[in-house]
Amino acid sequence: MRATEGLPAGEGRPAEEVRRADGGAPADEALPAGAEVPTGEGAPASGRDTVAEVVRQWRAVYPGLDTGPMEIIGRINRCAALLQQAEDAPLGRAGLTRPEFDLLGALRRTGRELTPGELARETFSSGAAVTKRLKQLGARGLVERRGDPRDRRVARVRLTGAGRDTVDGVLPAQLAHESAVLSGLGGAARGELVPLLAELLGRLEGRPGTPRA
Amino acid sequence: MRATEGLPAGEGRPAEEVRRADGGAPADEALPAGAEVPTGEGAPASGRDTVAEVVRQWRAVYPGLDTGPMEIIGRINRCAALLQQAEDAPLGRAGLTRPEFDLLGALRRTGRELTPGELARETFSSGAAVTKRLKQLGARGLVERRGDPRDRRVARVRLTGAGRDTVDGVLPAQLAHESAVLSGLGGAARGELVPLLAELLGRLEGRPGTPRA
DNA sequence: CGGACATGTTTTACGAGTAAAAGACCTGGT
DNA sequence: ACCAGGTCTTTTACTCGTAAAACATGTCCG
Repeated sequence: MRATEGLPAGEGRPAEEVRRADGGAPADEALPAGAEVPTGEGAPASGRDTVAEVVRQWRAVYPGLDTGPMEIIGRINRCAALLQQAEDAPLGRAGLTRPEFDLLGALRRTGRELTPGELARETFSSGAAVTKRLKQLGARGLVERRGDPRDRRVARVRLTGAGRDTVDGVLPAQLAHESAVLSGLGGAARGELVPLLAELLGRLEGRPGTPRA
Repeated sequence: MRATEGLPAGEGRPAEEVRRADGGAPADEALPAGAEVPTGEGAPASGRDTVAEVVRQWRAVYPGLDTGPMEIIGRINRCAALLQQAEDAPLGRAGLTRPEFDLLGALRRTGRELTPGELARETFSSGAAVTKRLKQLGARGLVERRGDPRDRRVARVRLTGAGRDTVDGVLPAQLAHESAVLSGLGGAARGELVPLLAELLGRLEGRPGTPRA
């Protein structure tokens, strides 16, 4: 049980529990006289979202600032934080955390046994984390492991019947929940968003990580 | 130093160190009368990004699956993970983690003293986390605190000269880095992405969190 | 054959974040 | 005045993830 709740952003919300905000954005040294706009906090994001307000503040402090990257990266980070929080609700009811579900999901969707290493790559987490999660999921009877007779270094992990049932049971609630969360967006907006995000993600994944900058 | 590197996704990459993947996506048992339009490309986008592959697998297992939400949420989560990793590089060189930078940045961009509570709201983190970070940043001489004579429960936190210099020094590298990371995207795509993300984020922030689903 | 090196997984030590409780302080009603 | 209850912050106990080292095998090549 970890039932998350209460979204942040608001004014006097519990706040205790959200994840991340951006706020990253450089500018030229220059730094002029302090151009503080009392905007304070009484009035939340004048316009649309919290990132817009943050960007506005940075621009006031560093007038020459190119806020372009922030407008995208800050929003993606923030959306991810809120979406993950929202997403966790149905999973929580099933007694699963998202990383745990990701692991079970990888086994379910590939439909075959996977090694811990493959699971790590599949869920984008570290091998050590996978080891720990497998231990817990195994103790709960959701996954089983057996040694590979070929290569005794590796293990083969697979879903148990209960594990498969768990995934099959949670999945509908999960997707329904995601749909509900996105329902505010018009179908048109959703349609435009997908190819753009795919493009961005493709670039991010296709490149040698950080160019070492 | 925390110089992250090696993107995952690949085939036999180090992988050890990335953050998160989606993989979450339910389906209505029988897929209601075709609601979602496949959004864009007619083909299941097989080769572009890792999310596309995940979606393909889910569809194979649950043929009626409505992958719409996954295509957006999965990609946002994944983009956020990769972007954050990439973003950390310049900060790491300055000896800062992103949460630490977010805190310093909040002080810098608001241009005034903030209380721990305000900082927590501003950086979307818990009060306890702010307390810890302030302790560290204070020990490093980047922030100062003084009690508020009016209300002795609250503290007033502000940047020291060194703290301000740190932010001003890191900011340019940070933004340059972000620009470089996004450079793969055409200006047009970036232009389209911003309003869409703003729209989505506005919805997410404006609503009562998860409708309790 | 045998050891050097590569590979797959687990263990260890530790840092960071959270929830909940505790502590310190205001405030409004009687 | 006093205290019940609210607000702001810190403390406590705990979980989780990571990096790096430790293990346990495999593989290659002299």
